Amino acid sequence: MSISSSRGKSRIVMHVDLDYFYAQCEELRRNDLKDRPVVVCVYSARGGDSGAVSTCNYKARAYGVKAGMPIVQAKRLLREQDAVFLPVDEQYYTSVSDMVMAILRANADAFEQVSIDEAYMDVSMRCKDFDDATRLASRLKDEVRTSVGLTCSIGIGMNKLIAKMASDYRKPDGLTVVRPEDAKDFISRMSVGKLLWVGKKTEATLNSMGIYTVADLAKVSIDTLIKEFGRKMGIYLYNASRGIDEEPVKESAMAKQISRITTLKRNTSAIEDMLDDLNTLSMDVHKSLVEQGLLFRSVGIMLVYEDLSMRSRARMLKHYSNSMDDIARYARVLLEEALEESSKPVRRLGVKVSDLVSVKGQETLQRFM
DNA sequence: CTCTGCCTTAC
DNA sequence: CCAGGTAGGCAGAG
Repeated sequence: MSISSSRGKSRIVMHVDLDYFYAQCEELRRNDLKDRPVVVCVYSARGGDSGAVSTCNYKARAYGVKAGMPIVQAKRLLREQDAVFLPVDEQYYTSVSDMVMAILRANADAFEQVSIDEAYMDVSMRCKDFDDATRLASRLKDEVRTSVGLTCSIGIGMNKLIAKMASDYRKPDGLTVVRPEDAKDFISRMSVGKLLWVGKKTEATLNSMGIYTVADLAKVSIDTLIKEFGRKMGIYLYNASRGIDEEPVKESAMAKQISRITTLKRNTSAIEDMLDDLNTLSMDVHKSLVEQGLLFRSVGIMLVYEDLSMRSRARMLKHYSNSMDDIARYARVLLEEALEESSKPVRRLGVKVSDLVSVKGQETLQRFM
């Protein structure tokens, strides 16, 4: 059920984005990091500087460092710059995030946390118009700064799409308001790659069709878009190019899959070299499953070979289960099968459970029996 | 329709 | 020679 505003007019949606989140958290607990490039890294099991950049602050970005970049490359860009490289500390960031999210949630009619550093808020009922919402956003930025110590960027729009693109428009520490009457203009000027769900591949395809801006996109027929991108994406693009988005702000639903993936100490195609990791992964998945009170019916594995190509295998069980044994057993069988099929050395290994249902809950219980 | 495997996105 | 996790769509087989 969606919230309809008392005005009977458009919704008012905010998108809050915590700035360079992991790196800002690190600055928060160490004042000696101020004014220095800070790079938060995911180090792999390979040791040394093997791994990738997760996030970095704006001082590091000034030297060309970006998320996803190999750590070695970031170090090269920042050599002689008094930069700090830190490993991710998920626990700590989660605790900081929880504080912020609690503040936001308390100020929304409907709330949707999308990730550790992003949330949508529907404020249609508590704000009488966009000016009112702008004042609320200002207050929220103040409160997050004074009580947690972080800056964030907020976008306000008539739906989630506009709000999201608005928060992205000016950062860090931005506040962008796009009134309904301005939404079409705001979005039309953007290049298509700025649209939510339009990544590298989709952008390249659109460009090859001569489509570069959202205005270009809005001229394409829905049939063409569906033909080229499939039903779901085609309709999405057609609406998005017009600033239309009816998605309600709602609490995020139950997890649909739980997975863990790891990089092996060394590339190998021998199963004995993988069993320890496979077991650890199975245990991690199981732990998360139990914590969330869920049962699974499908077990899968994923392999990334040394040439970075990937392959996955999954199997459906006859009954729902929450047994660690089932995860580990089936994962092993699937791994054996995959190794028979290809002897390419494996670099990374993953385990996943899906087809999840809650242990409690009535509709679930019926399906379980 | 169900299941599998692959692809794309994004944080 | 570079992380890890999740979601969702789609195509093809059965």
